[in-house]
Amino acid sequence: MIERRDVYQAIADPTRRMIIQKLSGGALNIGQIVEDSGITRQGIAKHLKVLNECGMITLTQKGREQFCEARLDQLDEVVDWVNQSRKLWGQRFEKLDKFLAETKKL
Amino acid sequence: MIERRDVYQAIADPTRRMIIQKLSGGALNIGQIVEDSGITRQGIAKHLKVLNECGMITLTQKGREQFCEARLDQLDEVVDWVNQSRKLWGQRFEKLDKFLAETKKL
DNA sequence: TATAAATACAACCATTTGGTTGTGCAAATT
DNA sequence: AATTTGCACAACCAAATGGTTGTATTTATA
Repeated sequence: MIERRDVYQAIADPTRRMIIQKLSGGALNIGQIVEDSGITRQGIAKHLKVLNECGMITLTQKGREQFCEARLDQLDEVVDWVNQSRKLWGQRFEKLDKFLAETKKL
Repeated sequence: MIERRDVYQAIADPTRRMIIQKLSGGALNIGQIVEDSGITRQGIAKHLKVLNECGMITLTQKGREQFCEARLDQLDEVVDWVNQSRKLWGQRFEKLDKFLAETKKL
């Protein structure tokens, strides 16, 4: 198994989606992200590491505090993929029916 | 760890995205999905099980063959989430600058 | 200076993931 | 009737995931 680090992986976990949502409003430090998250600072730190490796956040050291900014540009890729799939899907009609009709003939 | 079965999980894996893309064009049986996929039928079957549990596909038995149809409605949820995040993010400007200015004053 | 706060780093853990092979069975085909 | 085809089920595997605790280090603050 390969350690996949892409947008899809980034948003696959609900905790990471929560983090992204929080950061969408503006930069926060780790403590602020931990607040009301229900998981430990170390747990959050691991998710931030993943998000960083996915290029979804930028970390800025400021004294002893570390600020996280979201980088949401990559989410475009997800929307593009979804739209492409849905476009194809919209044109799929009657394919199953056609198949069923064909097998009925045999 | 909880076994998460949702759209985000469904599209997190590249093989599953490939399957969804193939199925977007219309229903296929397992053999057709396996073709050129580079992985075994059993491997594909496992992904189909996941996709089924996520509600992303519908399985139709037809003799000894099993046909898979994509159900892409749920992808709306992903797009909605992304748009919500991006909307917030679009309004985030100057928050980090403001913070940095404040700490500079202290 | 002593202490508290913010973080980093490592080890540990159970479960999940994403595959594989191997076996067996039902449905078509020859 | 024998064989092939399509699939289900189980066991196995290494690696990844999503957490935890425990310890050390650096930076502010009282």
